[in-house]
Amino acid sequence: MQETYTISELGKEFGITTRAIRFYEDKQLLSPIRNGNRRVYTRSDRTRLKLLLRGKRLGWPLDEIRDVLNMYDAGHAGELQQLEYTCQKIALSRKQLEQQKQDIDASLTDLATIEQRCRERIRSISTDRGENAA
Amino acid sequence: MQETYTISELGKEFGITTRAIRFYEDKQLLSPIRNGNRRVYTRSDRTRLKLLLRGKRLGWPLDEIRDVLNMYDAGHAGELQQLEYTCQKIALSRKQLEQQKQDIDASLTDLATIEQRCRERIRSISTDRGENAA
DNA sequence: CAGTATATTGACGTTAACGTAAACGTCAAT
DNA sequence: ATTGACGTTTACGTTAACGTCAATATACTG
Repeated sequence: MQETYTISELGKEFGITTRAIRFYEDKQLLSPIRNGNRRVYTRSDRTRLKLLLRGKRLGWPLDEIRDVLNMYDAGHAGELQQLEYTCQKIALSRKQLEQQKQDIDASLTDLATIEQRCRERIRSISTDRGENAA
Repeated sequence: MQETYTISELGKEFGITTRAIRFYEDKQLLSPIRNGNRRVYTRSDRTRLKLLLRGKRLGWPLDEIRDVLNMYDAGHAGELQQLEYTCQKIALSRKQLEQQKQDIDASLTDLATIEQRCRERIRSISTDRGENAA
């Protein structure tokens, strides 16, 4: 495990372009240090990026992802108000995730049904043509 | 349960605009009958829309959703080639869904951790100020 | 020291998924 | 006959999330 990373290293590792990474910075999802004017990413930055991409796979918009990412930090410090606000947002995110989970299970069930029908049709077509006659 | 629906009925039921519904038709995700030039949606159309919105909640692009929707029909009829192709696409969709499921579980775990930290901080702040002294 | 690789900022282009508005048809009720 | 409520098509606008240059700087490398 390295201590720091260049932008292209992260790009390769996660299969995204450097343009995308810079864009995330522009949108306040990342904030790497600079060495001169070169971006230097710490392991913490790398983790944030990883979480970011996880959010993307769940179809979340970058704004929401940013909010969730900030929760990771907000959990540590802050005032009472902030902490309670964070707790509320966590509850919301959780609800969304539960909903998505249900949608996934429903989809998987549906796909299973379709696949079964498909396989049956395939078998019936195959045997009709007497493919078993070697 | 009605036999057919107007565009605005469906819009209200699912909390989307008629513009969106027409857009989905434009993108080949729906194909209602016409009475004159008025759109008439059957229960089957309504189901497709329902599934469509489920796909949206999972963050899928409309193209993919359309493909999945078409699988529902492709499972019934078609040639051998088509059926096998459909089976493959089903496998792909399943993999995506499994991935999303993992992402969700990971997220839920993370959120639980954050929330716990949050609550602890809140409690510590509250007790510090002696809020229990009634 | 020229060449190559990698980095930067800036600007414009692109695609998806609608929103918004204009201009018009239709049918029932006043 | 007109007013609403609902529907239609056409077309341009908008936002998100980058892609795609171009011009420039920095650094290593033979």
